Amino acid sequence: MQNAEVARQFEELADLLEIQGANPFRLRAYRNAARTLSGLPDSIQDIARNNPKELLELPGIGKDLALKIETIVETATLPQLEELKEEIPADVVRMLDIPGIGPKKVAFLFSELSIHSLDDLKAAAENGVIAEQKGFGKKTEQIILAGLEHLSQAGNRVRLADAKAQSDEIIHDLDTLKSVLQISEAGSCRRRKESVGDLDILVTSSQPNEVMDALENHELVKEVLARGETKQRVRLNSGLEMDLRVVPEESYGAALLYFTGSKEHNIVLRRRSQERGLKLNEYGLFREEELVSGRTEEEVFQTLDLPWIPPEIRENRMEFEAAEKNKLPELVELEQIRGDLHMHTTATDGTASILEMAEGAKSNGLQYIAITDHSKRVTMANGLDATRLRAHWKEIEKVQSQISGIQIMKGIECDILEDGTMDLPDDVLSEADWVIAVLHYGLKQPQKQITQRLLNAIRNPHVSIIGHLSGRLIGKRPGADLNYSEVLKAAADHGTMMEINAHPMRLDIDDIHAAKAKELGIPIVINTDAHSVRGLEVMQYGVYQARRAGLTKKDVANTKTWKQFYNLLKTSR
DNA sequence: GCCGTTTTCGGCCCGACTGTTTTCAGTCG
Repeated sequence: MQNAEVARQFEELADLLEIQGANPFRLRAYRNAARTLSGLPDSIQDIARNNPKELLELPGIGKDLALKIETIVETATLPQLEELKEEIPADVVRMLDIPGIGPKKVAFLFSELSIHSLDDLKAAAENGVIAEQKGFGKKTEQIILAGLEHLSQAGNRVRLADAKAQSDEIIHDLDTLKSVLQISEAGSCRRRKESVGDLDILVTSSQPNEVMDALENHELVKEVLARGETKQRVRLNSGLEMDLRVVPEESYGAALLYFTGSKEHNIVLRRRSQERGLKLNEYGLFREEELVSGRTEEEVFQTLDLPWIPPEIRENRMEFEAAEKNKLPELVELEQIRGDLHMHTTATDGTASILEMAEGAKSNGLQYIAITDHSKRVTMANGLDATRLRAHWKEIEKVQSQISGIQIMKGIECDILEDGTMDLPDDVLSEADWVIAVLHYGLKQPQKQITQRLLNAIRNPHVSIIGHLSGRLIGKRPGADLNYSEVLKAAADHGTMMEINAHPMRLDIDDIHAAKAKELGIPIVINTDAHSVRGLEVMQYGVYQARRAGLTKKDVANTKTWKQFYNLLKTSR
């Protein structure tokens, strides 16, 4: 039972209770608990089984929810949830995904109009039944019909790299308008969250209407969903939705804070404001009617006796405690990265030669790389057996003699086989400068078995690092069911490093577990896993993820100079 | 349902926009 699954059940329970019209604060309690669980690096199952008392220490978990967690862990479900699911069909809950339709309307449709399925809903809208109801109308009917069309893609989160590319392009184009004074991205995109639900853009301008017109006519924009005096919502051709907000200059900082979030971070800021007799909203920090601050984020934080907190860590996880003690981490930056230790060449499934990859990395300013092609188990990628690998390493030595200013390590991305052994024998691995051990197959094995595979690899003295630990593909495939606590503890004990794979689909390990790895003193390496020269450019996304985990230069081993890194490797063996 | 240096009850963040309304509820972020 993974933390995410327990969280999902609480979310589902909250949705169902909301349709039933339950106390909104009770719903919030369930949703807060779900959030606590998804942000928890340790296994909730282990805690519930071994130290159930510790559940009460978790924020937002009280007696009742602790008991419910224990029940879910033991029985895989919750009687209360099952009962509610009997009462309210799954299709009725799905109606919540129609934008503009919320719990109140769903409850009415279900109990007053006996609409039990999406087909019922479509029929009722088409027959004009819905438009006749009190509180509904012709427009609502249209919203429902349009919403049913989009339902399959609604709620889909987009990977950061895809979202940010669109956001950047629109911001760049709007910024050319004379009437735009300041412009910034906001929302989860600015926080560099691995996936983004929608985009937010904040503008100060003398001519809000001109800015909104420009957005409306932008080539990436498909349609306008809402438009008021200061706020516009559009849908892009990609399906992603974008909010534009126009605020006065004196409010820009407060608005930037507000729209960057996270919601949980903002709630703490507002409570903090209240404690000081102030009120914080998107227009500024106010004492009664008087604007105290709001022009810049720094100013607002300062009024609340806090240093400026970087957007990536505004999640109400550790940032307030650190800020209070004046111990905010100096987050790692792309410019500090000096090596890239996971990449492929034409020897397996890459598209560039060893020399091309080395030259590409060098022109990106790197001092050292590792060439890490696949091992033989990955037949699809033409993985290397011992003979081909040794020849490949010879080739690397040859290239090294042809190029200066960059160190090329002889590496291998070696599969951890389903039975827990390595895909290549120890004597071969012992000849490598750098061994990345990874899971590619058997990702669905039960927790005990797959965790054991990783433990075997971590304890292998020739393994330098574990690559893309969970094997997840964001939005496509969940990661393996791992016992993270055991894996990370073993890595810390054996001096095995952990990778943050920078590929936008992977970003693996994630921010939560990277933070845990840091806490345990495990050196983290951010790698691109590039399969082409262009693939080397995704390093930035790995750095974003590291920043979200609160990692500093010191925590990331490939910020070291080649010499320092070489020494670290020698001593950790 | 959680929480507490205003503590075991009574709070729990704040505002814009829309549609269906005659002053506001619902939805959203």
